[in-house]
Amino acid sequence: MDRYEQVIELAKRRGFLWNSFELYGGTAGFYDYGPLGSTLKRRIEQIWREIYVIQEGFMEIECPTIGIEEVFVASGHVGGFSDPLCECKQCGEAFRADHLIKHIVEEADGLTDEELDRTIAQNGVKCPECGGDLGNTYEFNLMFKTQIGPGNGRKGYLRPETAQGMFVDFLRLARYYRDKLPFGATQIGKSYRNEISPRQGVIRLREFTQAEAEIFIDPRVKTHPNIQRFGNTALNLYSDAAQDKGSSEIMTVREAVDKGIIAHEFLAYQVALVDHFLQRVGISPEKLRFRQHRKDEMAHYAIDCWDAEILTERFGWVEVVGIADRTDYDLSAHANMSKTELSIYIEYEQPRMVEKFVVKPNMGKMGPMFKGKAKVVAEALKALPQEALEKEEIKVSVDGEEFTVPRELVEFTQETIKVSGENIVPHVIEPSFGIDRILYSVMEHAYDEEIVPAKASEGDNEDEARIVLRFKKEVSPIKVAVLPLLTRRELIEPAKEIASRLRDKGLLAAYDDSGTIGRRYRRNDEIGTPYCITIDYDTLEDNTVTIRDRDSMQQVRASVDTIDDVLYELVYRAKKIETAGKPL
RNA sequence: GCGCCGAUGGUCUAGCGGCUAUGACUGGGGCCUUCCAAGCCCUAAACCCGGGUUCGAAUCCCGGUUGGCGCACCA
Repeated sequence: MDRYEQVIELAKRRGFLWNSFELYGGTAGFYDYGPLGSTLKRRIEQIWREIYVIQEGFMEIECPTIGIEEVFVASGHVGGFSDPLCECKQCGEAFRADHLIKHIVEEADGLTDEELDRTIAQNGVKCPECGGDLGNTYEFNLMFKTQIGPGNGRKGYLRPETAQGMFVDFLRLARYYRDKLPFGATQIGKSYRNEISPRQGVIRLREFTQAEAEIFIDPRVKTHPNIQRFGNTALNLYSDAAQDKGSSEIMTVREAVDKGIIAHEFLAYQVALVDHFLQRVGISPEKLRFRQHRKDEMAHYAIDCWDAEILTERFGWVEVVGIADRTDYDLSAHANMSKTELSIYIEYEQPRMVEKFVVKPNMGKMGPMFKGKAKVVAEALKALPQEALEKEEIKVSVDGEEFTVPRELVEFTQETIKVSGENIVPHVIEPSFGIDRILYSVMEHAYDEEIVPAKASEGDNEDEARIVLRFKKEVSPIKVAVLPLLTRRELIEPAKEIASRLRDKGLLAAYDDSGTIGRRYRRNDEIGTPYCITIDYDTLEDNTVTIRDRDSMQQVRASVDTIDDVLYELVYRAKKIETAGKPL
């Protein structure tokens, strides 16, 4: 069993991750989160919210998971999120049709399926595997398609990313943030991609959870006001240049910006923030790197893009977060599609005086003269240069039709106008997180098996393995287990009382009295419960309990009176176990 | 989507044409038990689905589903 299997086996057995629809044989690409998995996921999301929503101030919104066609035409997903596939008639292999003719045609990815088929036929392209004839090209779109409303209702698609919601709501968001850049909005939710063949468990799903932030910034101001917070933070960067050498390098955020390795300060801040988040949820820093997209893999509109990659035992480096400067691509695309200006008005520090040539057609006279064409003629006049307007007879042509306008119908002046600002289409910085992949990585990095030496007192016992999920305390699903040492009523009752007080404090506390105490400790180790509280007969005497620390197996004796506050501080305030009571 | 390999209680597994399917761990109930998977008793729990071959199929064949890997594809 490799590490992946060990983690998945534990996850299945203990209620973290289950294959969906198992009762009916299962379906690839879908996973259920069991009680502990669901709780773990929520804790990760909650930390994400603390950082992005509370600290950074990017308010969370919630948009439908179904989108209408226009949205995904604008985003490019309808046209671009599919691949032209063609299969060999002989051996059945599937190929990207555009890849097959790359060496024949420039820009093969811009061709239609028909053009691809024609090119393949004309050049006698055969199956690269077996040399057989190739079938017709068909589009495989990764979006799930659906119908909105009955009959021939409107076409709908399950969103392949949450991002579009923030773009579509841009004007409302701008208004909410009182038209001041920068501002951002976030969304945590499900996205859907009909993967051709999902594999690797929870690494590639057909329905998955994304956490995305869309941060709208002034394209001319890509500094970050708070950059000093991360100035000395060391990042493991696998830059474009480093990839040529084949090894990543550790450098500070400041260095990366100064050397121009990360495109600009604002993006660098976001990379550092992702680093901060991933380490806080429990990703091992030595198994984390940021890989820069190579020039040829980056979307054409993006300026710079970094992926957070996590090292896993079976799958190697897995991309879990993408951080991109997407420029004004998305807003411009939606502006074109919706015919609505998506911009922010930014006032200059000083109003500028601008010379402007103004043409004023006399509509009172032009109306009767040109009737229905008056408006378009006037528009055409406004576009003419001064020389043309100074002629005795002004000629304009509209839609191939010539119009002659008497000179006295048009006035023009050179005016000085005060301009106090301009409309700017913001650039978008987008950190996009794959929560499911992060959750798996957190589990894998937390997974530990250690050998516990056999007790000398019991002689012939063999050493045994202790499986521990060493979750960060604030991430672990269950915070504390309350255990009566023995299954006796006089111990059970106070134990249940303590559990209930811990719950009042907001701590997820489990109560367990089945089996021996050792067995219960191990059970809790396996699901990553950081602390166990044991009630024994001394508790009845002196009102103290044992607190046991998961990682060190250390035990201290603490008073019942303040046990809820002590546990809270242990879990959320990084209080040390040694300071929680008298060592045993 | 193609190819190769697999699918047996909750988990891991034995069986690979022949009576009521092996074992371990886990789970539940009880006894016992004063701190790290102890012991004893009881108990629950499985042949992925559908066809076929055969007197007889968990076992062989075909198809499907599903998992892993390789190819292809992919944020």
